[in-house]
Amino acid sequence: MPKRVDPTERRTQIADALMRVAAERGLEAVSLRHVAAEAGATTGLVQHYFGTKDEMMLFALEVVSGHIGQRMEAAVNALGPSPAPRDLIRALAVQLLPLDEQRRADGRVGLAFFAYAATRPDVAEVQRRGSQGLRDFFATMMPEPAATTLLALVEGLALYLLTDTYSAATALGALDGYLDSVFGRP
Amino acid sequence: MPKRVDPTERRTQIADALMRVAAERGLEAVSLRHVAAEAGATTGLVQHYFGTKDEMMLFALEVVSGHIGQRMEAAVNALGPSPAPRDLIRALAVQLLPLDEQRRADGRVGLAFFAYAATRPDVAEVQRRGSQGLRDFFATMMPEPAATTLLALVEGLALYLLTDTYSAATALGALDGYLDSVFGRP
DNA sequence: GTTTTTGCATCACGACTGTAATGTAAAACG
DNA sequence: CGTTTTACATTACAGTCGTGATGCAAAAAC
Repeated sequence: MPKRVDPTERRTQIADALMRVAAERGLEAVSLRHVAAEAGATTGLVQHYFGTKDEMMLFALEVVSGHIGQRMEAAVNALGPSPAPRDLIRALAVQLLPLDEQRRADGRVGLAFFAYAATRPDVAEVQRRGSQGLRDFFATMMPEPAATTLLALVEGLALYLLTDTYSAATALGALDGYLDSVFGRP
Repeated sequence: MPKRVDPTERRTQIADALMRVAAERGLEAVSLRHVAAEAGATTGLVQHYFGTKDEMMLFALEVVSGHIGQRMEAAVNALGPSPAPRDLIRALAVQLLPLDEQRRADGRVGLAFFAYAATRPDVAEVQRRGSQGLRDFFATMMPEPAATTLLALVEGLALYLLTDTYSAATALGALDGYLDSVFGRP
């Protein structure tokens, strides 16, 4: 048989191509053929690694979650040891905002998946777990109701940033303003 | 010629059918044929009133905006004359939250259109105008940065309500908590 | 009453979709 | 070395999509 291949590596390559297509042309442009072409492969390859399209979509969603997780971890590490709760929370929240092209792309994919999840319960479940994990973590360093509010606020800011309704300065101002009201003015 | 017909009435009927399809099966299920079938008509009729699909989508989006506007107006009227700013703002914000089946349907359609707008600049423009009008109005009765934050918060809460990540009580608690922090505890 | 216009239905077209079936070459395995 | 297994390509299929063309009955216009 041909050179043995790491399946998850190939699957990740395909998912990356999917995300490029979704970010540039919307989730509705995500078809087996477009994704395959973007990945420089054939539909047969995609079919080999994902029996069905839904399976591929679900995997891609998990890849996006992974990206966010990695970025948040990196942001935490960049803060040094035992940071102030406010700084930590701010660093994490900022990673959820689409402030650069990379995060905008992820954000667009995430948004597309939100709409996708509206009719796919299993997709919705993946998203729910992601945000609940985040809220639980926030709740360990700030009062519970504030964690809930902050998460929703960040999500709303992300939405308005994506549509260019809010500027980066406006969004960061809103975030810092809310953190002020929770932790007190610095 | 056959009985003369009010075009906007027919267009609205079609848009209503579109929204039913979108709410139940997602925006990706919105096709000329499905919408026509849901409206009890043929694709020829739909084509007669909307030259192209995009035209139909755009009109439907404006219908959703109209729904929201009507609901907000009704909520304001229900408050009686010269209400307290906080009560007025709360009433408006609540109308943006998908707390009953009707608003959930609208919310799902609105969310689907958010994703749709990611690749359609003209659709994005319609949405931008809607939220900016809202923010401007909020800003007339509360400090400007708070209006910005509130709008984003409500949008985020709406998103989490739609995905059943937050309960109605949680979302309303977050909204009231934020209003407390702006207007002072009642 | 004839003509014209309008509302809508029907059908055809080419493009695209997800999926299944089949083929093929290469490397691992016994 | 021969066989089996794996990775991937190619092709075929039935279905759906948006759109344009054509048809036709009914009512308005004259």
